[in-house]
Amino acid sequence: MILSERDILYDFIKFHNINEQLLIDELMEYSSISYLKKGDYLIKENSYIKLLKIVIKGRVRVYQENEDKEILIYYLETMETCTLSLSACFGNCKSNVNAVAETDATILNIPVHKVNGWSFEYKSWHNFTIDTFRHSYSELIFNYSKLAFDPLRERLLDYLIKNSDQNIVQLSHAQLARELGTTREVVSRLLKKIELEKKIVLGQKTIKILT
Amino acid sequence: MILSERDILYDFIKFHNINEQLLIDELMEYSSISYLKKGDYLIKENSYIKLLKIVIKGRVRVYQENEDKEILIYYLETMETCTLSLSACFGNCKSNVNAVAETDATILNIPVHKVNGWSFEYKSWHNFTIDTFRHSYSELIFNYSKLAFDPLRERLLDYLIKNSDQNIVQLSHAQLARELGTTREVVSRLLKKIELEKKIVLGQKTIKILT
DNA sequence: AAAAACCTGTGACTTTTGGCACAAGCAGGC
DNA sequence: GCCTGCTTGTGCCAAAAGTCACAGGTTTTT
Repeated sequence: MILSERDILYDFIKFHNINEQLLIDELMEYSSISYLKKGDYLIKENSYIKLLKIVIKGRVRVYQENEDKEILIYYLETMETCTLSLSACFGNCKSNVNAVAETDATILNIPVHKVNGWSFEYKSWHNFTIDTFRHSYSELIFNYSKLAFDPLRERLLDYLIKNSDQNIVQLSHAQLARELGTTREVVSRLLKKIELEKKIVLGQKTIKILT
Repeated sequence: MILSERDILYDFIKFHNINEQLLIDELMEYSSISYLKKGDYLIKENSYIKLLKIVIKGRVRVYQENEDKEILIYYLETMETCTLSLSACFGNCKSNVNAVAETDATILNIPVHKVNGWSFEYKSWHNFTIDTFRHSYSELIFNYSKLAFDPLRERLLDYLIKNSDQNIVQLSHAQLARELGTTREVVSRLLKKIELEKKIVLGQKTIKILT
C-alpha cells in the first residue's frame, strides 16, 4: 500500500474511532483503494458482492431499477458504507441494487470474508456495523413511509431541499424524475406550478430555491 | 420466573441456538413474559422503547400511521423480534411505528439496557442481532421497491397470496385497504375484477384464492 | 325479531399521475 | 455563424387511484 493510500485508510480509521492495533493491521493488509470516475458503477444489480465498499470521498447513488423505471434508495457520502454490501458480509448474497458514482469518488474496499468476523472481534468494528444498520434501517423506513403517504409534489420539494447546495439544485427535470420514480413531464409541470407560487426559480438544469 | 415461563424462554433459546450458559443465566434473570390479547398494542408511535419485544407465539402487525392512512411495515411471527426495538437497544430512541397483536400472543421482554452489550459479548446473540437486521433490511427494501414499482393490483394479489391460510384470506375489504395504504372502494373494485377473472372467489370477510 | 353495526357493490365524479406529440430554447462543437 | 443534441414547456388524452353517496347484504347485540 503506497503512502497516499495509507493516509486515506487512516482518515477512515480516525473517523470511526478504530483503536485496536490488530484491526488496523488487518485493514492495512487486506484493504485496497479504488478511484471511480463520475458515472462509474460501484455495484450492479444481480452481481455478487465480494468487497465491502466504503465511500471515502465523493457521492454515490444507490438505486433500484425495474424495467425503465428506477427509484433512489439512498446516497452514500463521505465515510459511509453501502449497507447492502455490509449485509452481504454475513452471508454471501446477490446485490439487488445498483450503485453509481455521482462525482469522482475514492472507495475503500475490504474483502467481505475478512469483515465477517471483525464485528465480533473488535468493538469499534462492531459499533461501525451496528451503527450502519441502524442508520440505514431508520432512513429506509422514513423513505418508505414518505413514498406511501406523501404525494409526488411533497416528495419533490423534499428532494430539492435535501439535495440543494446553497439553495441551488443542478439537475435536469429528467434526472429528478428518475430519482423520484416518475416521468419528466410530471416533474416539469409540478416545478412550473411551484415556480408560479414563487417558491423556486427555474433555469436550464438549475432550480433555485427561494427562502 | 414460574415453570411455564421458563419453558417459553427455553423455546427461544433453542430456536436461536443460544449456548452460552452465562447468557442463558442473564436471560433467566432479566427477561419476562407477557401475554397479549388480540388487539392489544405492543408498541405505540412516539413512545420510548424500554423493552426488547420478541414474539414467541402469535402474530403482530407493525405499521405506520399518518393522519387517517396507514401502511404495513411487516408482520412479526413466531420467534421474531421487532427490529426497531432492537435498534433502540443501541441508542435509546422513540418508536415511529405502531405494533398491534393480530392474534393472542406471547411476548418475551428483555430490558434494552441489558441487550446492549450482549451482541459483543455472546456470539449467539451477536448472530441473532445481525440476522435480525439483515433480514429486516432486505425485506424492507423489497417492500419499498414493490411500493415504488408495482401497481396496487399487483400488491393486492401479492398480499393475498402471502397472507392466505390454505388459500383463504379472512379479512374485510376495509382491513385490506388499510394494510395497503389505500381505500376500501378501490380494494372492492379490484377484488371484483379479479373475481371476474376467476382468480378468486369473494365471500363475507373471506377471499378464496383459486389455484 | 328488531335494531345496530358492519360489510360489500357500484355509479358518478375528481384528482393525480402517466404517456404522446410537438414546439421552442439553450449549449457546445465545428 | 449553424447544426446537433439536450432541455424545457405544454396541450391533450388515458389510466389509476381516491371520494362521495347510497343501496342492500350479513352479523351481532339486545
